[in-house]
Amino acid sequence: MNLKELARKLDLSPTTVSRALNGYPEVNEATRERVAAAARRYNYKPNTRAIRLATGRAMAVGHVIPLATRHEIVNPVFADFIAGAGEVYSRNGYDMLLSVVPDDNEERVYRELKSRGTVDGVILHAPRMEDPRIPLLVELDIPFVVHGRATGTTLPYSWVDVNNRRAFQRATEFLLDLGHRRIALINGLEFMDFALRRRRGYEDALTARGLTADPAIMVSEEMTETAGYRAALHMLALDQRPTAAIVSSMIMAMGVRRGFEERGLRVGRDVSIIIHDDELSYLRNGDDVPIFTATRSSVREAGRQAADMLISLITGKVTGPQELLLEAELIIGQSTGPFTG
Amino acid sequence: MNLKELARKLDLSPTTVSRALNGYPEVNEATRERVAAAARRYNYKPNTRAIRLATGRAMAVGHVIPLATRHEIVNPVFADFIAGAGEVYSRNGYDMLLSVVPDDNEERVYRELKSRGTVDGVILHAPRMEDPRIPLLVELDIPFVVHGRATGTTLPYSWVDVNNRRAFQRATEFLLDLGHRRIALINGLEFMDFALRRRRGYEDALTARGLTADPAIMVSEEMTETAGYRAALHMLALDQRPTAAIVSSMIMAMGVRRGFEERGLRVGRDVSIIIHDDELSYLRNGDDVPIFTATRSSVREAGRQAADMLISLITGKVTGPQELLLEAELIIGQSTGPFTG
DNA sequence: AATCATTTTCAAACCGCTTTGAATGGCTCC
DNA sequence: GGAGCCATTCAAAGCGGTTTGAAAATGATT
Repeated sequence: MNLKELARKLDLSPTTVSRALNGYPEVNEATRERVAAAARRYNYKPNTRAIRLATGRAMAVGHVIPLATRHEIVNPVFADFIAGAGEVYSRNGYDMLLSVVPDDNEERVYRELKSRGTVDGVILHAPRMEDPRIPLLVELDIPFVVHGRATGTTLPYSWVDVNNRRAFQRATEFLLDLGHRRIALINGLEFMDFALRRRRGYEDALTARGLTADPAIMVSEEMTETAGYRAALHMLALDQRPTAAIVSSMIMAMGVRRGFEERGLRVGRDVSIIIHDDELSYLRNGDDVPIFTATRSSVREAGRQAADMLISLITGKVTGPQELLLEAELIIGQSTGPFTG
Repeated sequence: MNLKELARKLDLSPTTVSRALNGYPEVNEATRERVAAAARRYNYKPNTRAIRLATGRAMAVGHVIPLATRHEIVNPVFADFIAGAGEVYSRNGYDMLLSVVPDDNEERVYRELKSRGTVDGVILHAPRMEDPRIPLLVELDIPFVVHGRATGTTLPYSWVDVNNRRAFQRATEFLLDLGHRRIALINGLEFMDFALRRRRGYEDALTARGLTADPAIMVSEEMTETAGYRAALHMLALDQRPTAAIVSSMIMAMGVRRGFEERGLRVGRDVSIIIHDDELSYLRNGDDVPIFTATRSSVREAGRQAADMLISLITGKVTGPQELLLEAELIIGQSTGPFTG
């Protein structure tokens, strides 16, 4: 069943039927009713492909997932971010297009997205320092929103980010207040913007108390369980070992905990851990009582916000770069305790 | 730059240009060269929307992600499955469309996908016993491949699955061989087909040795860390506590380990654990030496296979229901040991 | 009743490609 | 030199909608 056929059945022109269904004012209310009823009756749904060609809009948003060619890691927060964004897209009639792309030809993909007109806008994931994709997207004139920010980029652009610096600063202060002085930072790879900011927050807090960050107890690694485990063992091997650690992700922290506990240290008593908790749906930080003390910020909510912002940009509801900084809350769990001798 | 314009520049008809670029035989090789060169020069990329309307193919595959309305969990294996499937799609010029849908109106989404012609086929995720979506998709006549199977469905359909029953049977046998007799099963929700099959494998292995499964040491829960943790505590509270456990996922097992170790039991010595390892990229089971003894099967590879199969079905390269059963391998890690008094 | 403004409907062009069926031109062959 | 045959090329008709500009119907005004 297509428009023409439906029009014929109604003894109306396609024009009128189209207008009736799309809520244009220049159509008689009685007619509109009749059309709507027929559309329901014959289960008419306008063909997406035709709409897209006719209107020139893709009614779709692209998410390009760079697949790190070396280690092939899919960002674990990705699924939840998508879930949040997806909600918003469905509500607004947009499709979500995913391209999994080896990160060495991401540029080509963006260019094609543009020239083939497959999407109306994109979400940029996992920005790095001076990320080259930002100027590229600006040049291509594709509406986009960055999940995160890119230190060193001077061009204005739209983004949704968590205040990572502030979060880690507070986490560090919290540990300092508990009496800890040797606090390890077990961070993600620091060419990732968020990791960089987290380190800054950590360093700022230390400096503010007249302490200096010790590179020996700072690691920057892939945020996997095993990397966390290795980091923990590394820390334990030091003669001046840390009494607390701030860990960039829940998964990594599970490895850290495994390392510590394997050596007989009890987390929350012998050693304190604060994590950053993205509130991943399959990796809740406990139900009622949080397992880990954490800086918490819902990545799903970030997905919703980013999608919202992007749609506003695409439809022209807003213009010019939009910015949204979400604050993380510090929640107290069972993994931290006062410094004991 | 579009086809008409390019044709004008070349002083050829759109027909010829189109044919030249699409490799049709009835075009002079010299002309084809000239066209190809011009296309490169002017960076011409055919408009996707137009191609889709003209050919009637969507050149896109849909993945409908049911969002469990009650608990809002995004399946953690999802990201890696997508990554695998995405590779195949890109290689074949297909787009991947994601719909995140509250699971109570999944049916509506499939019907729309069909009537609006947004996709050429779909992948069905997380099938359940007698999953109603299978007859629905058959009725709608959309090509589809199920990731998993649906016990109780009599209609033939295409699927890619892991031999879950066999995997868990072998895991159980392995523990039995180590002398364990009270082996817990910490499973996913058993309306999920894979969970059901895993339990069967477990029960079969026990029965084969003249043992009967004890419901007191079998739990079926959401596969989260906390659920695993609770399950472990529950087991420890029994007077006849298990000496080994088979756990349905890595994440869940991390909770189980936390529970055991919190109560002073050392995994691999005081209690044995076997997990199922989907080889999630961000959750490797150790690097060289596996942390957990595991039944292992790459979900990313499953994604690749499923996508491949679906494209074959869409293009008509194969017809009729296709089936692919992947075997899991049993790998020995550090989490299992012989039964000790 | 004629005029004019307003509401409602329609025919046709268009979006950018594919594809059918016909036309053109060169060659071979008798 | 005309018929027949390829090899190339092209005009035009889709695909299924939206949108422009004009026509028809209605109502108000004089």
